[in-house]
Amino acid sequence: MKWTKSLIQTLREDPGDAEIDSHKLMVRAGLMKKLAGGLYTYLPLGMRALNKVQRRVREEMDRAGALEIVMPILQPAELWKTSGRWESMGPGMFRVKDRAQHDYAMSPTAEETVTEVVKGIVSSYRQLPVTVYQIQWKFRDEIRPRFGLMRSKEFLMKDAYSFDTSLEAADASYMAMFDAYRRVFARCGLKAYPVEADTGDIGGKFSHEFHVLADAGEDGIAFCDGCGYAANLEKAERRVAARDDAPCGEMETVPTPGAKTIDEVSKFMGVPGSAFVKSLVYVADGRPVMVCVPGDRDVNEVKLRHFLDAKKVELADYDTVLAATGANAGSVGPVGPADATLRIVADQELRGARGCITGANRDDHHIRNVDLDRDTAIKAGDYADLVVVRDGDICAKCGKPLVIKRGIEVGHVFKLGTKYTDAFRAVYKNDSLEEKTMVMGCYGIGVSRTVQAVIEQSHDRDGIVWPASVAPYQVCICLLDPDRAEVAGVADELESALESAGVDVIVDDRSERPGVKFKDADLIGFPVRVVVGAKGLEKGGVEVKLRREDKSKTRVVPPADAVAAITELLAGC
RNA sequence: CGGAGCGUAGCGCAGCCUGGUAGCGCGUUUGCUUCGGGAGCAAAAGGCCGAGGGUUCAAAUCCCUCCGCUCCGACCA
Repeated sequence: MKWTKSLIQTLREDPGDAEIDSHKLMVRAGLMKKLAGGLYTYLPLGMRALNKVQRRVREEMDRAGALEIVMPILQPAELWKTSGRWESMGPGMFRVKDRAQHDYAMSPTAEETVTEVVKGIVSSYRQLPVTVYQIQWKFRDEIRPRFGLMRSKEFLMKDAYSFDTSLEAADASYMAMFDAYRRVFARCGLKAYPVEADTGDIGGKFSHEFHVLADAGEDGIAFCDGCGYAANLEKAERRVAARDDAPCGEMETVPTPGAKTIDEVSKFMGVPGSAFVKSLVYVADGRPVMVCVPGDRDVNEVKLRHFLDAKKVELADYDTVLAATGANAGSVGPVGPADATLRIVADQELRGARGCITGANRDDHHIRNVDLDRDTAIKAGDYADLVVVRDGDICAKCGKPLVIKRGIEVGHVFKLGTKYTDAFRAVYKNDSLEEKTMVMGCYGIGVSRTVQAVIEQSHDRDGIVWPASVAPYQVCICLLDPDRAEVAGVADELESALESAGVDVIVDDRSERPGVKFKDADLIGFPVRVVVGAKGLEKGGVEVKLRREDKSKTRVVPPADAVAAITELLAGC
């Protein structure tokens, strides 16, 4: 491929609307171009990188025995109503109508569709297990698309679905995908960590996310150096020591005029935030619940939802808070709430807490010397792990301190169970002619996001540093004297030889000065750069340099040996 | 959905406060000179200043409405 025919546009300046390095670089290097918020056109270079990642994914899916299919993007609403997700997906799903006013979803994922498809084909245990996958565009009406491909309204996803005869058999399918994911990311040159995760709206009981560590990541992950435990902050658990608080005196109500937040009351009373019991009113599936956590802790709404076995929990609005407690937000507490039926739940760390400070359920008043057992309606069964872990918390598994890092979620594997196969009555006959429900797993990789994650993880001041396995071109030949036939001839011969050897190569045949070509080659980040110029040829050869190495490591090789030297170098990156 | 900021040439921006014939840099085109880490000079093309309405003799500039984009928030009471 010749540069002058390849529609490459590089920019000297960062785009005005990009925040993180990988997004800036994708635009500057001419990989993609924004069409509208959360919507991007993949330009030839970006498309090649996207195709390379897809190729790595296909190779590993196929190796794992998964079968490639492709399902429609437009999916009839009836399928989504069968699973209940037509409602539960809410405004996050794009919906369209055809001319007959029939509703369709623009597929945000495809559990419903694949279950419908597979149940129509599989009827016997002899056909199981089976895992199918597709690489298909997905649509999600994100609240806030951002960071380029990290969170966009339209993205390329590899989604796989396994069907098994039993939970035990499904474990094997899950592990096969788990292992395949490790290989996919490794082959994309990524360090991706599997971490325990919540299952969210997809359903199911057990899941791992694969994360690429990056400061720009949207997710917090807790790691334990001691035992290797790794979990998304939504899921991560900690160990708390049993407390042994000294008995405290009688409760005492104190005025706290104008102080609402823990921070304000803490300053006003001259007591650290950890001495407070923070009380928040949530609404769980329509019913208010008071949630108490240590004053310096944050509620983990995912844990809360699971503990309450609720479909949805959200912070109550001000009117609900007033109705439930008799006080406005800022002065509520677990002590004698106005509504005696109000359920109160508390974080495990508060079990046995004495001498703490809570809101008084009376505007601008707090109570000190509260003994949670003695003075509140919190029952023994209402203590649970309800907070977000933080740096330094104690690992629930081994007792060593946890470290919090940020990650980009590039893959997610779920054990689904029978949520969808029950809803769709996807059954098979076993060897006793009994009808049994198939057991599912589902497995996603954000293909387009993975492209950006590679860049986020692998770049420097000058630009992208592609791993050879996903680089748009593995080799860039910088032709320095394109007007001199003998020099151009060497470049052309090398190009053909490399192509014959199966190497993706582009020749920068522009009539630009060398500096421009070097800068662009570094910006786009081709793993290997070959300089073919009159000067080098006089010295006896072409110059071969790795993107990731300093130019002092440049090798000069005779044109005849170049292909061998380059393929050897590529094998190492 | 709430708050803030921004929409001016392909890209990055100035001009707006204080209304008076639209500018700079990059990129593009042509010519000459250069030529190993984003060259210099000269010339040129390219814009209903996001859209609509209003005020005014006159609007990129002031006012209103809408649209789009970016950031923060969507909760710690």
